[in-house]
Amino acid sequence: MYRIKAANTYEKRPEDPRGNSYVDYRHKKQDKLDEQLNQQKIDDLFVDCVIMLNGRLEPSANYLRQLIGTHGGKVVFQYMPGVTHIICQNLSASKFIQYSKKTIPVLLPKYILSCVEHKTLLDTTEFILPQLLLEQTQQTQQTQQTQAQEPSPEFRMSQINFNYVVEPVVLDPDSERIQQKLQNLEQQIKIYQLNEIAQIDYGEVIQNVQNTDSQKSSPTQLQYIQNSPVKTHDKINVREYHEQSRLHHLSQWKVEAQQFLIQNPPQGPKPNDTAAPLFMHIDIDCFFVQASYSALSAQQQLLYQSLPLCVCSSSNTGQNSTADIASCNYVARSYGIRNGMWLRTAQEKCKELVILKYDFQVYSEQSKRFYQNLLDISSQIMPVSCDECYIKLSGLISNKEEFMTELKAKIKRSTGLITSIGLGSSLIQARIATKLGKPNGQIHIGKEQFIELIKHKTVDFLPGIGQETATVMNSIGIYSVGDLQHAQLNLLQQTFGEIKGQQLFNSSLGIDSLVFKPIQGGQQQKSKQLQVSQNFGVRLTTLLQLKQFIYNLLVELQAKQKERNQQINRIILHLNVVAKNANPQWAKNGGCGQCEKTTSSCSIQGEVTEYYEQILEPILSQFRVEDVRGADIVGVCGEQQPEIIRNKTNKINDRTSLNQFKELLNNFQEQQQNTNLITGDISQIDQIQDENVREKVKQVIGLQIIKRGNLDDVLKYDDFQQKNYYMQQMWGEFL
DNA sequence: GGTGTGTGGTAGC
DNA sequence: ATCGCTACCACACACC
Repeated sequence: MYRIKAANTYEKRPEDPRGNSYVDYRHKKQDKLDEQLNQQKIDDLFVDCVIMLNGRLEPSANYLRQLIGTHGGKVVFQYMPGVTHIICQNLSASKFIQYSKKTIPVLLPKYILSCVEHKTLLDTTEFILPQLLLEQTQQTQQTQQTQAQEPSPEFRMSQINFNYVVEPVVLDPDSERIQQKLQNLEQQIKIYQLNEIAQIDYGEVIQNVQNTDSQKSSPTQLQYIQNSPVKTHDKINVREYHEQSRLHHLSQWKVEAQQFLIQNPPQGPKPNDTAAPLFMHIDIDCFFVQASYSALSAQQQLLYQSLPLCVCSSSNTGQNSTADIASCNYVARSYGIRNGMWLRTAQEKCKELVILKYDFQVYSEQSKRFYQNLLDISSQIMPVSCDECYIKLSGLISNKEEFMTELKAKIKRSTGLITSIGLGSSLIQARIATKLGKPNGQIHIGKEQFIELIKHKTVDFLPGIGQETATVMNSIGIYSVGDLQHAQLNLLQQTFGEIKGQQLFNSSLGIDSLVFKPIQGGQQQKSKQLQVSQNFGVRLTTLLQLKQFIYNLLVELQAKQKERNQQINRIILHLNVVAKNANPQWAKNGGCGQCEKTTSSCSIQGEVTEYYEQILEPILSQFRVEDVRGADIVGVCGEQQPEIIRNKTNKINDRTSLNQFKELLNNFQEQQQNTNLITGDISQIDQIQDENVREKVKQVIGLQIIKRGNLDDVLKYDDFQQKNYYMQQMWGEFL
């Protein structure tokens, strides 16, 4: 759910009454403060110093500034020539590189305090930032620091909700190995005692892991568990788990597709940028089903030819089975079966439903073959997933129908798979064309047709609009794509944010918010983020388990980082904790159910696993073990920060689109003025004190009244009052 | 104005 | 009528 900025909780930044910019305001304020401090000066301790304060500091930068000021020093917040000391605590990776080149000492805030205490400028060597020392002393000091940290005293073992813990966990009924491991888990959980936890020597645990890790045979062979005094966590080997996770593979295949295109650069002609834009979107229909089917024997294929098929991890149809359908063919869909539906439910709808098994190997091969067929079409391909991509065709195609027919036939011959193709003058138009044509479709949509064709679809038909966005849209009176096309842009932007609002509006008009980024052959693809997570089959009840699990994930992240040859300068840790009032039924067998999510992150320099304690500490301090009620799910995300972080793009900047959009807006406003639909008494709105809220309510009501006829109808409409949090708040305020 | 950090939504089968 | 894995985007807010 989008959080709407509550007008009364947001205090605007003070503005200079003379209308100067905030920067001027700040400089003047700083000069004034310097002056004041100079008057209160105690001594000339720092008189020759220009001290730069950087980032978050403990004690706060404000305090340090006053301290330095009253001792005769000058403080700056940005680097400039003449700076004599840099004070900071935690350098981001970019700053690290920047500062490690400078000859100016980079010191901990403790330096200032100590100098004041001893009333003299001390030698700086003792206070150099550990991060920078690390560089020189080859990590020795860092290791000591890490090991010296005690587990947070807030952590206590407490009552564990065993009812929840011992709930049967079924990853894959066919896998005895998994079953065995999970049984072990249950037994282990039961024998846990408080005193055992207290005895763990974390230093030793880490040491053991590092020893095994350095053998490099397999980075995730966690032998430390066998050496550990308490055996706990061998049931969760992240890599083994990922081997049988379809979503893990799905994500990996996308990377593989990218790498395939890098290694086999498309040889097709270069699209003509001056010609009318033309993009193709191509997608394999129900990829998993078709691929699994293609791996069957000819005899079986004949047997299943026109039957409802699906791919599911399990064929267990028992009452409690919650295995879900990864993909189903169009025959099955005619029975009302959908992707993601529980197998049990699906079989109630169609008893003849044939269940095919996952075959990850085949999917991977078919994906490669699929891409192989696309290499000679154009030089610009942008993969979306293992079975789906965009291709730029501007100025390359003469007969569109013929081109699509031939391409589909070619892929069918090579892979046996049926595809759908869409052509359009933007990515989203092509994408929608594919969607409209499925299955086995080939459609070309012109700019003009687009708006008409999807007018009557619900908003979630558009890519980028999922459940949450659709709910919020409904609450402001937008249900169909047509509604969105005629919506007020400023209302959208107020609700969804400036950029997002514009993007949504653009999408409804067939204007891209997605940027076409073709793979550059031969160039190493660098992602901005690497992530490792496991949210299934995890039941943690102790601090030790939690720590070991996170360590496992970090090890896996590190392995991944090395495989991809990427640098990581920040680690983000996501922790899901079972919500206080979570319905236990919601946690599917092994799933996590309703959770509260927390995140913490830290900048890193060096090996990922060395930041084990640092990343854990802030997040652990927010939870106590009693909050961790049995099922905790953890993901670790390493991030390589992009060079340009903020870009405000995606505004309509091409003249035609801008005019088109203005015209639409005018039409709508005109229509609104000429209508007699506004019949309800809306005078109460004027009683709302806060101007922002008042204006917003007016806009929202304006739209609602158009939809519903009059104010009474608006108020009666359930969704309007219940679904959206901010609407509830606002209505509550004046009703 | 800029940076750092935490939150949340979406797609793909 | 819900969860799962990964990469990415947009945004709020704190802090300077």
